[in-house]
Amino acid sequence: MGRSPCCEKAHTNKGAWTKEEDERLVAYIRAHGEGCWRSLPKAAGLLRCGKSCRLRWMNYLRPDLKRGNFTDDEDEVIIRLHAILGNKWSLIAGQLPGRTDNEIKNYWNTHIKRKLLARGIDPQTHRPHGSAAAAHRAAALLHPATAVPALASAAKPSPAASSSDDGARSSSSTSGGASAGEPRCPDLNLDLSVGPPPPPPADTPTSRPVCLCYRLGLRAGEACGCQADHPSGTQGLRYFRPLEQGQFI
DNA sequence: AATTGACCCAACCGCATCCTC
DNA sequence: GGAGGATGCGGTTGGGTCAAT
Repeated sequence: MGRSPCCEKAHTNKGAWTKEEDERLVAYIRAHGEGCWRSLPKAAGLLRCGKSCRLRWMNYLRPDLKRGNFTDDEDEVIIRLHAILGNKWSLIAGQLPGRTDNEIKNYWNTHIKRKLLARGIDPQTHRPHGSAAAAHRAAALLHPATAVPALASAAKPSPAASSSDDGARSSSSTSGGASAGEPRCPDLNLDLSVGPPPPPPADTPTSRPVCLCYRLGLRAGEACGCQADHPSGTQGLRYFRPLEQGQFI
């Protein structure tokens, strides 16, 4: 079953965006909002693929983006989340307001990998590696403690992802590094607080429950009993509210 | 000053998943 | 239930920048 191309490639620009294109895209989204990326380029007068517009907006033009260097705190958050989630950059980005998955992915590949290696930690497995000295150094950094079983198991790569024959993808899918049956990062103290979000103000009419599964990339009902708890039954938390900015899992 | 290589990051590509009909 | 369109995600790449030689 062939898929039609996402756009008419013969009539689209590629490569770096010009200032004018940026301005057109921003102006259009300000006026009409995000969404309907496929039709956006034509409506906005852009000779671009919808995917390209979306990417440009998400990764560069969005007004809430935080530019500039990552802080040490952000580094540590990324490292900890990566230990749980693997290369789920969008989920990691969801915990870092103002950062994009692309930015985090690039930052991981260019900075954090090296930082972890310098600590004697394998960036894919998050476990000590190399010489005994390096392992000792890493062990001192990684306080053995209880991992978060629910998170760790829920974040296991899907069979489809792990069965990919794409080398890069398979490397990403094994980012947890644990072989089958082996607990993922059993000796990590991830120090992530997991619990229900703080109760919303009493006068917040639109507040909805937050399902952790949403942020872990799980689909409705997948390893998740939240639906059963919902009074409305099957629909329940079919659509989970993304976490607000600054709201952490 | 010219060259080279490493580094960085924006953007592209292909695939997976969701949604609608 | 299945087909096809739309969107999102993660890996990879191309080109710009900068430091070292």
